Amino acid sequence: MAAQPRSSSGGRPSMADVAAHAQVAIGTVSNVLNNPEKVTEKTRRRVQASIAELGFVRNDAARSLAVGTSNAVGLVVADLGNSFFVDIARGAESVLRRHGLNGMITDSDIDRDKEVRNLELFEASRVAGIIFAPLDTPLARSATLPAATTPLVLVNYESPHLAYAGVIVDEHHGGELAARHLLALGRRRIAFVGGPLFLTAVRERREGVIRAVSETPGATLDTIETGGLDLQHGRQAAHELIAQGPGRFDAVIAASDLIAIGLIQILDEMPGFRVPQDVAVTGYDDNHFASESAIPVTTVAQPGHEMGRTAAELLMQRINDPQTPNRTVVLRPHLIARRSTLGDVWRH
Amino acid sequence: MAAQPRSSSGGRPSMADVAAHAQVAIGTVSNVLNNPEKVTEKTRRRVQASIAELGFVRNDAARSLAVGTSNAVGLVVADLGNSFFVDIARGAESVLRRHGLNGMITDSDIDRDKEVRNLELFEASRVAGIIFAPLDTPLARSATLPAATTPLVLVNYESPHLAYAGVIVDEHHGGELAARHLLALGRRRIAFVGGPLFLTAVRERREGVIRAVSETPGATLDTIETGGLDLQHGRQAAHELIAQGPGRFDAVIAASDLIAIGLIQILDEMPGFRVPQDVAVTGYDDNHFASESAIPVTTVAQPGHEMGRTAAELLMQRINDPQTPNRTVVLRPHLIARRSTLGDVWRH
DNA sequence: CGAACTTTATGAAGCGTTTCATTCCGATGC
DNA sequence: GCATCGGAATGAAACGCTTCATAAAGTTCG
Repeated sequence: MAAQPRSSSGGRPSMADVAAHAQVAIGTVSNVLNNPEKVTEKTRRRVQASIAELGFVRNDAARSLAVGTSNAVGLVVADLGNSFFVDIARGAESVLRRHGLNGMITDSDIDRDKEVRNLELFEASRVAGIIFAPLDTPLARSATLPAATTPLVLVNYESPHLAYAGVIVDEHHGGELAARHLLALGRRRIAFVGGPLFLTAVRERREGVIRAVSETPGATLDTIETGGLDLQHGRQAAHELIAQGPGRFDAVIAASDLIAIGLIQILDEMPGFRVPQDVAVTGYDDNHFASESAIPVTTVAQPGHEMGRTAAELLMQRINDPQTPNRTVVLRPHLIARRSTLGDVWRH
Repeated sequence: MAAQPRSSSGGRPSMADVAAHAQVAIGTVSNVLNNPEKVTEKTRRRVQASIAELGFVRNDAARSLAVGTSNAVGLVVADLGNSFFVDIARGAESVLRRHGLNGMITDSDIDRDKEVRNLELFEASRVAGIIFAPLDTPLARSATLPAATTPLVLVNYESPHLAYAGVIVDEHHGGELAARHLLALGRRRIAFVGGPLFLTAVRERREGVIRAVSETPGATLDTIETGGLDLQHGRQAAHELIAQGPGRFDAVIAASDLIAIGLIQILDEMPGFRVPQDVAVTGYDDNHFASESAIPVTTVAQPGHEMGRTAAELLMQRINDPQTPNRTVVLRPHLIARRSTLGDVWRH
């Protein structure tokens, strides 16, 4: 058996192996990879042939050690099970890719410890930057961000003293959008369903609703605080609404799509609570299933993709010029009208 | 101004800086991090104090260069927008974490080029291993896996000549489960809706259905091939079913939850096609919205979490002993019965 | 043809770890 | 008090790449 056409040292082939095989200096191999224009076509071809023949794959660990930084960017997202965060990640990656960077995602899985660990992990691997999308909960709020040196952009949460650049959503505006939509449709007796109210996002959405309602003569608003944003909380709230009798409300603004769907499932079966004839319902977030449910849900869409893109752009600025002052970009959500408020206009 | 208590070279502090600050040798610092038991408590404390004071974070690039491997594992998943893949990723991570490894996810976004690029990325960063979950489409089928050296486990797709270890689902069994469930409920005139049939998964699910139906005297099966697995395809197929008149079918097996939901949305509004009274409908995959739709969908649940766990375990074996022969583990899906076949028994 | 450039190739130094043969030092036993 | 022993600390070499000052090879032009 002849020796393997691999590394002299038995492991994977290194640049030195390629250089030897192509009869050039090691620096030339490096140039073929990084500055091809500095190498004669003839030499370049020879080196590339050797690379192919040996199956050489550049060791990025060595590269980033030498260069001092890598071309990877870490994305630490709170919950991959939530399509909002998937949108953010995808938006970010589209921009990163355009800049020649690779996005790597870690999922915190709504777990503070994992979140911290993921941040440390990227910190240690000397990524070029970190995009951090925590959950807006007290959990994330108290997080001490250890990323003191690596450029970092916060998504969906404003950093205390502008310690980091960030992208957030104008939640007030989202609440207003939902309310104005319903008011424009002639609804006046509105209920806001969501909670817990110590969640910033929920509180601000409600404040937006209040603003819009208070500007409309004759419109009233009641709040039903829930223990969370899941389907079950919506169902539970539906029973509370029903208990107040038909006609009491003609519209419900839910703080999440899941709540909205839970509400609809229960309400729509009750006489006097048909959706949207008796009660129009709006959701929030435009999760994938919002459009897929039997009665597609009118919702306030989070600009997840745009948030990701913006975050990546802020990060790029900071990577390219570390002196860039931090700023927080505020994006506006938009409303997607569907059958849960419009009725059958969209059908057929 | 005094000098920063940082690196002598101005950048981030290195082990050498820590060593100097703590008045020990550089190897001792390394031992404090990797073999604490080899260091006197006194020294260890001093070093740890210096680490804290300087804000030292070990450079993993240098570490993996020296060690020859990293403690990261790359997950290349086909589509993060599909909760099936999120389940796989989470299952895998739970096992990896237990072994002290970190999972990093890249999303191929149903794009062959991105998929290849992501594999190369992990290959280059010398991860300890790769878990590869491609889409089962011709796209993934022709993929040349460049990961010749890095341990790699395939998920949801069997490698041609057992070139890699893998985890797959028994799709035949899934089809059988759905069929037997409907047959047990007394349904006899069954339609299979899904496609395109060149998708291995769809074809095998159908074969499982055929097997079960053919074993039941008096049961019939028709197939409606669709152009894809989305909501719209389900809606379209619904119209085809309706065109054949009520009573023609008393059950439909959809090859995906989205198709099932599309079907239900259209069918349930038509007299003679009420779900499940007139027509029982099953879905496939147990995507999150399957349980959240107005008529919760009976579905065949992919054991995504278990697949991820198994894949990670196979990978660990291979990492710990590269001689381990490749094998493919076959997991069985299970059926989750909901209202779309059972009716109201679950309500209240 | 040779001087003066320009382009191309070279290879050693350095990046921050781990590793391990070697040295140091304090404790033990006689 | 001295030799012996073992645990603790040391520090140089190696990992595979990029960089860059320098050398070599071409090219141009008088």
